[in-house]
Amino acid sequence: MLDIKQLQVFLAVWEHRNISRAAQAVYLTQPTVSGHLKALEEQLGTRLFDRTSKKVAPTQAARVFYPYAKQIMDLNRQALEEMKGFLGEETGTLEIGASNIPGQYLLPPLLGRFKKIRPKIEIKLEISDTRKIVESVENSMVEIGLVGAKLKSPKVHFEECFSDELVFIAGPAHQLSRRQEIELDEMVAQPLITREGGSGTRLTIERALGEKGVAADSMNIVVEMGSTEAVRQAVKAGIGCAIISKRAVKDDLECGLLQSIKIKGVSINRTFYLVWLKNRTLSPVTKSFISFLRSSAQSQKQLATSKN
Amino acid sequence: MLDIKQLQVFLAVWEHRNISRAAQAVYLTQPTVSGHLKALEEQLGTRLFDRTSKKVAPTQAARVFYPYAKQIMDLNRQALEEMKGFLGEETGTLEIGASNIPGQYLLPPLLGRFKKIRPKIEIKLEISDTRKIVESVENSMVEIGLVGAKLKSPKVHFEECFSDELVFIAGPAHQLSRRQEIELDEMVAQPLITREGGSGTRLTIERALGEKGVAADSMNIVVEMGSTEAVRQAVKAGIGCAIISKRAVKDDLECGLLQSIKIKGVSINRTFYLVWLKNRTLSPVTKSFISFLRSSAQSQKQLATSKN
DNA sequence: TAAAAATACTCCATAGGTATTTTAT
DNA sequence: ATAAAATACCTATGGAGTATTTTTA
Repeated sequence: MLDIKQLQVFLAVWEHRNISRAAQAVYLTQPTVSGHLKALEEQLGTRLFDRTSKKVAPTQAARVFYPYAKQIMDLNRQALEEMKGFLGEETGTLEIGASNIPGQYLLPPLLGRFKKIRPKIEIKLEISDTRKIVESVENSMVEIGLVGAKLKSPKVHFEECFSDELVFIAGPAHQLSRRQEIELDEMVAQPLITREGGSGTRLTIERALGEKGVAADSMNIVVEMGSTEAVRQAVKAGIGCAIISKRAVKDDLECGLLQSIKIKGVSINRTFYLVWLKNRTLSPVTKSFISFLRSSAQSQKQLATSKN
Repeated sequence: MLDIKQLQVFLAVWEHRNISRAAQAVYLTQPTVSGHLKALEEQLGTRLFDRTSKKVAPTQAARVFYPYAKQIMDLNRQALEEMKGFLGEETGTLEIGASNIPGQYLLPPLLGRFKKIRPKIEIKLEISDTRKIVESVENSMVEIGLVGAKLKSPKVHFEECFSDELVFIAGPAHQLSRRQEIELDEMVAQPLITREGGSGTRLTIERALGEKGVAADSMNIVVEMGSTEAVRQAVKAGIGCAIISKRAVKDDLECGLLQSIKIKGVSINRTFYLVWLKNRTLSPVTKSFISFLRSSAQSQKQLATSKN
């Protein structure tokens, strides 16, 4: 087994053709350099330099050995530089999984901003349902997840992150679209488009209405859609109303393509959770992204409260 | 500065995904491996493996670091193997300088045989006059020289190696070509082709004849030639006789293209010397070639004495 | 004889070990 | 409860130093 220190000394002597000056160059004393050289020569079983008090001349063996020593020292330096860069969070891969709402509506703009701050990073985004994403986190397929529910899993850690408001919406041609506010009873009577039973959004709605004494089966559900996007399109097409993530319809509300109508005394909120494996060391980029998410969530919350 | 031992440990842990088994693989104890790993992680400023009692999982940092560690360890192994091969005399470059006669007539067949024994070696042969070759040895342009004279130079070491016999030759059409033997006086009377004054061959002839009481200017020199080859061709062309290295005309004598004629009571011998720098470590190939030359010289000498 | 390398020696850091505790499944 | 990693602690090798001697141009 070679010794990197000895290689460094070897290269210094090679370059300076002089042991004392080589010693200065590597911040050692002359006897120490002589010692290292001797040890290396003994290990290799051959003399590397012919030394007199006037000249230090490399032998053929040294010429054979040099390229290896050089390469190893270069790699040594490169490795340390790369690791420093990696820890400086300049580079690396952000592996993140997200359930549908965060993956489609919440993360894209955030990832865009993060990528502007750290242009060299790569992003791997997996979008699936909450259960699958948590599994991906458990199996280390992704480093972190951003999901819509807190599952029971002892291996992973959940942290509340963003909150999402669900709003009641109707198309511009709809009879209710001129109203600012309606009663809960009025809403329940409306033909409703929803996500399928079991989806995070659907569960959130049922729980919120349940708290107000409205049974799940008392809603007038006319269509169940497989995605939030499909629900949005259906509402725009005038098929009915829906309760949907405010983030998913933000643009439509601003342009007037959809109308949101407040339900008296009811606000449906949903929390998204950051998930990661308890015993896993997160890469610097990921840690950095988590801080970024926390501060984003914080500023969004402040924005929301100042609006009210 | 990285530590090769730590890299070895890192790679073992990477491969085994288990610290205790990695320890066995590198013949260390588990705490020692843990220690190395910890030290490496501290130096790099990041965790490399997430360890529990059931699993050892590499972090992203480890994945970044791995290729460097692998390459360095590979180079380490290659370097040691290469040096072993070099010392096993399998490889290397034989840098040899030779003056004209040894370079043209003595070395080529010897180098051919040596190359057959060690096919991987490279040969660098410089042919020039004795003075220049000795200078090349002094300046380390070549490791050894084979020259026709022992010059005064305190830095280099001369060792008698081959001896060369000079013979009196005549073309087949020459009047003397039928004679086995002639008197010295007869020879001196002949029109002679020689190398220029100052050449090693010329000096050898003059010294030998001088010992027999023949002055240098009493010879009947008709042409002076710049090379042994030119002298040989001139004799074959019938311009005159010559005294020439037996090695240079060996083939011609065997084919009858030239005749050698003994001069009664006179034998002109010349010694070639192996030269090398006193304080220089010779490469294994060169050392090996020196032994090869010595044994060749020895067997040639035995052959010569057994012939007489 | 002067400048550089080699040697002798001292000291302390640390690589490696053994014994034990902690941790996580 | 068990298997593996971490920790604590000890020892001895050897890396790095200072002081001195040897070498050679």
